[in-house]
Amino acid sequence: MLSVAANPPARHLSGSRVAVLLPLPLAGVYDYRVGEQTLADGDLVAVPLGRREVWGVVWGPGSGGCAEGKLRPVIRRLDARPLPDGVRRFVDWVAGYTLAAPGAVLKMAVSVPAAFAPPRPQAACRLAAPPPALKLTPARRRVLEVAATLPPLAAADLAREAGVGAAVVKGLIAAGALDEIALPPPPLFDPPDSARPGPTLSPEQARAAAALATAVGGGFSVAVLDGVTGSGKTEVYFEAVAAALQAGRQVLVLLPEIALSSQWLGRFAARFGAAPAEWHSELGDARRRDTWRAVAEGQARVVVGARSALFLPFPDLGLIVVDEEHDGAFKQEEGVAYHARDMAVVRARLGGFPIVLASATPSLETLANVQAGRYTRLELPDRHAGASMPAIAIVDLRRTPPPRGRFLSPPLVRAVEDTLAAGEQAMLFLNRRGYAPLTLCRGCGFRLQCPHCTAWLVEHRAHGRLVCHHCGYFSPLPERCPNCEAEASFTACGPGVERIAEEAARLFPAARLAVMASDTVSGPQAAAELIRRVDDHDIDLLVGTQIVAKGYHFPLLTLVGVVDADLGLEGGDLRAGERTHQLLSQVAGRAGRAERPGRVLLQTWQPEHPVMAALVTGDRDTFIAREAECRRVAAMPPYGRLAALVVSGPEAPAVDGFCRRLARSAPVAAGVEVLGPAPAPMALLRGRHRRRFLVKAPRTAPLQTLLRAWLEIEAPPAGVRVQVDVDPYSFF
DNA sequence: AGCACGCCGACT
DNA sequence: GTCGGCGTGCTC
Repeated sequence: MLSVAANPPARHLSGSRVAVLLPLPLAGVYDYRVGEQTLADGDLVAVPLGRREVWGVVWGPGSGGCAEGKLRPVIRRLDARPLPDGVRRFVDWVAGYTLAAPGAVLKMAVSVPAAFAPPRPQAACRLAAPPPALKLTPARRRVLEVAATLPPLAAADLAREAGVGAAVVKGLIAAGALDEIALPPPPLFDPPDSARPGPTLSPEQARAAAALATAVGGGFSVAVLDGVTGSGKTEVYFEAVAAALQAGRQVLVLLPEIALSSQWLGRFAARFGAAPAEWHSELGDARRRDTWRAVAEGQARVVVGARSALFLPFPDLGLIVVDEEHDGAFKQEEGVAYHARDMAVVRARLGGFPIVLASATPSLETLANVQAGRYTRLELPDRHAGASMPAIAIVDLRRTPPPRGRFLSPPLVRAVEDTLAAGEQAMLFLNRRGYAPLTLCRGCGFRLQCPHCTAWLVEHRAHGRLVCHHCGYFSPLPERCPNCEAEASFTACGPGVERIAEEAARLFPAARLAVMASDTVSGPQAAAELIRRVDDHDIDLLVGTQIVAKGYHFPLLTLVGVVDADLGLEGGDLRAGERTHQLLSQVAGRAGRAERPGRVLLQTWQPEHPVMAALVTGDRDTFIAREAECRRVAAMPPYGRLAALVVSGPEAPAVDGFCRRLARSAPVAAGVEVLGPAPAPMALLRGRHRRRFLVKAPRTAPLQTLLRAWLEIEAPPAGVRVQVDVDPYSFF
């Protein structure tokens, strides 16, 4: 087994000072006095803070930034594995990069309620020396016979094995015929079996898999697994996972939306004969705690998770795979703003192990790193098992528009009819939840808006209400217009998936139809159930938002209709073109993944747009090269760096006043531009007025240092907050 | 993040 | 006259 173990953690003797990082949004570490017990870096400790007791992590020798008289002693060392060195360095690095408080980052790494409470010991019953005056009934005799032959069992299991009630076992324990002993808790996760034979790989797959397996033997490296949808990327990186497991290392696989990845879990189990540990926001408290511990103790060998899994306390991580690395879901916008893909690369670099970035449509950032020679690209140009790429065609809405008040054009309707008639499945994709994105009054043109946000209320007819997609506000559809008092005057403007489903139900009455959106499938089980129904051909026509775009594989699905291909291109977003291309490629990839060829129809008002042209010709590289050139000329990411500063508060004047003062003290440095303040794209969000600065800097500029110095000049007034987002991703 | 201390309205 | 609203400020 390859060991990368660093020096043993520094020890802190009784009476000395230690720095402790607390899981609070404080600027730095707090110093404490070491008590009787010697401590080491990474130890979890309970310390006094004000009049309460909090946990923290020993972060090094005392910083000295506190008067001797204020120093208080550490209460005790907690019974938990120390936080590994790699995790501590990672926390510091992320805090430094994102300008977040280190304690806020630590909280993400140790966000587990009662994680340090020792696990509940399992009591098991063992045969004791028979007490002299034991009354032996037939039931008791059976229990004693079973206890003599089987290893110690929990009381309930022993009773079941012997076919008696729980009271019998209880009686025997009370009588002294059985002893109760503590049993170590059973392992939570079966070890994946890396020795199981993998599937037969195509020559290209085998070549890429071999390259990855070789990388697993070395130190830090970044491999980009670049293969069209259906080219078998997962099978290829599974070989890297197997290699890391064989080397005795832990593995982390990051997926953009783990809650919806039932098919991925199935493939993993088929390859490795066991389920991986899962980590995502929908885990229950008990499961979350157990999983955290199993990772910390090295018992969980493979973890598949959402972005937050990056902060788990792996003691021996040896490989990270970021699947669908281009996906925007890896960017966390709230709280500590970080991009999990980028931070994963940092985690791998700090840990000295390889990382694999997989995608059919790698991000411009990743491709720029390939071009610069920092990352190695492995290409999988073909679909495996003989499947061909779907044929992508345009439906020009200017020439063949849908009838008035409808959204499916005649060519798309015909294509769906043909597909259903052939006994195959079709999917209609529209990246918009609800019935209609805008509701207005026919009488006066009044538009229903969220009271807390700069956003229209979206009608969700299924739930009979209007919903704000930004803050969650909802209300019933009002009886009369709040502006002109007209009754029943509201009309829906534009389509959402519900409205498309309504139209489809009318057009294809015989089709079994399902809607899939994040608000219609509640949680992983519901999603898995829906996926299963599509797999079993219980559903003919699936209408969905972008959650249908993610890595599913339905053999009978041969037609994908994109209802509004132009949707993502609106708004002056830096990445609008790139993201639309990625999303539509991804959706298109759902069509025809088995031996049946697939086709894709894109409804668009701008067929000549470079995104549409690239999708139709399949010439991704030319499109990306053009997009990259635009960014290079504008010195935008990945060729320049951006940071967004959002100043927000409940009172607009206070926000604006502070913005003016910030603007006056804006950093001045070569090549650094400060744009703003301007109303943020959501000028009012959750009742807070928002203004935004954009800081544009050359790649080589010390962006964090400049920002930190700028923000230290003056503290915001009461109620006003400044949120920093280094490398902002979306501009909303 | 808690949990204090602190200064203004409706109760016994 | 007190109980309590939650606004600012500190915690090694």
